[in-house]
Amino acid sequence: MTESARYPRVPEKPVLDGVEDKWGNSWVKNKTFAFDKTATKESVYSIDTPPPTVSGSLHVGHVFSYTHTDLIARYQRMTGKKVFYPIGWDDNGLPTERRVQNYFGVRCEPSLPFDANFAPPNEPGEKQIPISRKNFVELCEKLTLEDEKVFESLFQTLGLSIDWNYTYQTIDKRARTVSQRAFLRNLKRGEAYQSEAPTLWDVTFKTAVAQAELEDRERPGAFHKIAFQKQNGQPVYIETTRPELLASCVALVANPDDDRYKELFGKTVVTPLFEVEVPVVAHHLADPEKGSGIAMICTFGDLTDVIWWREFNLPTRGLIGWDGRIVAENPEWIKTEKAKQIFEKIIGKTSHTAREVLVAELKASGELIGDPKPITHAVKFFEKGDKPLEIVTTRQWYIRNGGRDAALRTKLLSRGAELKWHPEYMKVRYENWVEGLNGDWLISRQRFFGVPLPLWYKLDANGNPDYDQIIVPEENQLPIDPQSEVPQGFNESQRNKPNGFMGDPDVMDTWATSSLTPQIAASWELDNDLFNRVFPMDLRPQSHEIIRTWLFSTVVRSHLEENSLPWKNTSISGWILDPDRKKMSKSKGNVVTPIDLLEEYGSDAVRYWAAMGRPGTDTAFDTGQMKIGKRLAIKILNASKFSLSLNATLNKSDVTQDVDHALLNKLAQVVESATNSFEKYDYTRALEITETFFWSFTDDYVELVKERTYGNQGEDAAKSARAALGLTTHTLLRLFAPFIPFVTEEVWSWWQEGSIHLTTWPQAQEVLTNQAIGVEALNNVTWILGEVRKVKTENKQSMKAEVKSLEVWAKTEVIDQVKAAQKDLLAAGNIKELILNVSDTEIKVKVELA
RNA sequence: GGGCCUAUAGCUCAGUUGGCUAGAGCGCCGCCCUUACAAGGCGGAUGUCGGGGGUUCAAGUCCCUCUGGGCCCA
Repeated sequence: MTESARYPRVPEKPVLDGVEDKWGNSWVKNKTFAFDKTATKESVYSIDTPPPTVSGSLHVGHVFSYTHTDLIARYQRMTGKKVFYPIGWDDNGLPTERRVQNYFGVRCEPSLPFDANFAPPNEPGEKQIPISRKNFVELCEKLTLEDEKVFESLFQTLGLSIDWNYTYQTIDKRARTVSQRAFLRNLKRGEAYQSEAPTLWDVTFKTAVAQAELEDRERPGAFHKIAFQKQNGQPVYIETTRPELLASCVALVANPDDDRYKELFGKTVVTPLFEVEVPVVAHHLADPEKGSGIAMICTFGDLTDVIWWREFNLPTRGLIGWDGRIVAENPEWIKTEKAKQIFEKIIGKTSHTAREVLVAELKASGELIGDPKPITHAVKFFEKGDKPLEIVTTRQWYIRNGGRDAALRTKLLSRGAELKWHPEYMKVRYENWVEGLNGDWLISRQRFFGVPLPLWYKLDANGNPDYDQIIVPEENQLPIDPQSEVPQGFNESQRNKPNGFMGDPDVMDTWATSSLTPQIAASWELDNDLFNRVFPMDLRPQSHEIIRTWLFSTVVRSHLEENSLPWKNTSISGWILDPDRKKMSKSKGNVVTPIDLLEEYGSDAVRYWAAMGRPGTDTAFDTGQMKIGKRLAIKILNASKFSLSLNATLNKSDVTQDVDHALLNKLAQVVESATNSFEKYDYTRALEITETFFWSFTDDYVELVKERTYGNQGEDAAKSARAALGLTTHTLLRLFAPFIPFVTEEVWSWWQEGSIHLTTWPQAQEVLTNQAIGVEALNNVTWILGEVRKVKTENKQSMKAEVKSLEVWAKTEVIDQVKAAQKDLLAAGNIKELILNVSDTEIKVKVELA
């Protein structure tokens, strides 16, 4: 009698080692997760996977959140959906530029011509080599390709069931085509426009910055009390943190209710040093509590200045240039000789130096009152920048996003309500952001490595651009680079020549491309058949801090282009926190290398830890959870091996014993709950339910029926147990498959054909038996067995120790349950005599050891 | 300053529309080499549910308030 003959593939001693390589390679080779391009729209589940920034390093947060998406993908695939699960690499934008500069020791100099023979030095030199934009972009592409290989390898080891036939880069030809086409459509419909306006400006990167890229940082400053002169010759004191902007002062402002300044409203005062006459205006945004209650309006010191400038229609007295220095020409509004001489002293200076000069001048003239008062205040920075932003008037491109249009804003808010959020409360962040928008979306950036704005401008007879004379390409020419390509009807010799043309030198904001990831992944206007099958997508997974940027901008683009949401659901991952509850990040030096974790604990174990992080919930980095995951994976191997070696079957009709019915009926409930949880994107609950059942199955049920399975109660009773073991194993493996894909696949291969990940998700009906025997029938018996174990433990006996007699008191129905499982109980506990008493009380037992 | 989340065992966290004696895992303590598994098994102890007030027959759960932690936006 060779028990395991029936399943010859069950190994003698199953191990975890090597399952990642074995099955990871098998899935790639067999194209297990390839999308079925003939699938109907209704049968597709499509995922707008976040493209990771490849210029950054891999960290454990990637492992965490990408696993969450994979859990959903694997579940949906098993329910019969054709899963469209592509991935992109975000290699577009500033982080890549910086990395390329440092890695190769080069810098982009757009005025240089392309050098086809350029090769970067092996080691970056001390001085950065200036190269053309095209050469620079080529280096960006070269380096990011290498980074992407590392990511791909990690994601495969982790077991992400991505379809590797559908990858993209946010800088590749398809992404450039899609984002240029979308921009041209926005332009045609009037949703994209250019405007000469005050713009937040980073002087280091020399680029405009959008509202979404801002952050406030606390910085020391100082209030300088400065005397202006009233018409009657008396002084009026203002307090400012930016005295260097004095030459750009266009007005003073105070609160309309401020009695101290009421008499000044409508009159003018004269600025110190520069002797410019400016009006005094009243506005509710002027805070009577701040400084002296009256402030100077400059063009531009901060965003409030911009509001006042606009509302009062004040003149523009630009002072700060694109490089952050005071403009080189003596401005026309400065009239007197003395004032001009002072201005000479600050020309070409940085804000910082100009401030020192002017403070000294004011002190000398007696117009600075007292010492500056140090304060700490919030200053606006570009999130990637190191110097405070200036506000500079420039011509930029914008896309309407509801920031200046109440009707559009309302529509975008209802898009947010239409989207299913997991968890629900994350929607509030979207709503707060949309409600708080104060301008349209600035998309032009004065950078090099990005998608160019697909535009040229006509030049007038003097060679100056006429920005109203836009030349656009045909959509079928896309993608284009206006710096190297020529618009129709012109030739290259007319570039930058009078009456000729110029290419727009700017690139688009990286979000202007990322906001189109559903369209890029689905090959919008490039493969309409694919697009129509997968768009709108089913799921956008992402983290919460980019709801205002990525999620919102994607909704905007889809709303404008498709008049629909880009996806039906969004699931928001939390962050990984280190044990001190701080967000893990590279700058804090607390990052753990994921590949080491995968090797130490195994991919299934790391996935288990990740799966314990619910949507929206920040999760502590905890190797303890990975150890538990590893133990679970080993247990699945062993328990499955055990069941299969006992000739487990799938013959539900063999089930005759009450405890076997009870087990299967309990399992049916587990299937039901796990399925409901997955449908609500609560994969953690699905795992918990499954895991809890699994441990009670191995610890209690299997121990209880072991002897019967060996045949000590005859063939029919053994068959019943073998069917229960087989059906349970068959179901549990599939419930675990999304979480523990490698080990479940390994076990599946011992006795089933094909991949477990392509088989069907279990249904309660498969295991529900026709005997309505409740869970208690099993629970009461295993509880009694537990009491027996306790007595043995307390008496320091082995679990095999003989029990002379077991006496039970319980209500009739419980006694009947025990009677039905009597032989199992006696065998499992090595009990010689069982005495059953009917009583009205709760179950009570008395154990007497031999 | 506004908004959101959060506070439950030493640790990490469950606890659904209020409903029996508040749970799990880890850790801790003790025991057991038991032929699926010693990378294992069995059992045990562990709580002012952040503080205060209120609604209710009943509050970890709902309301108010205070405090701590985190995030987003001004």
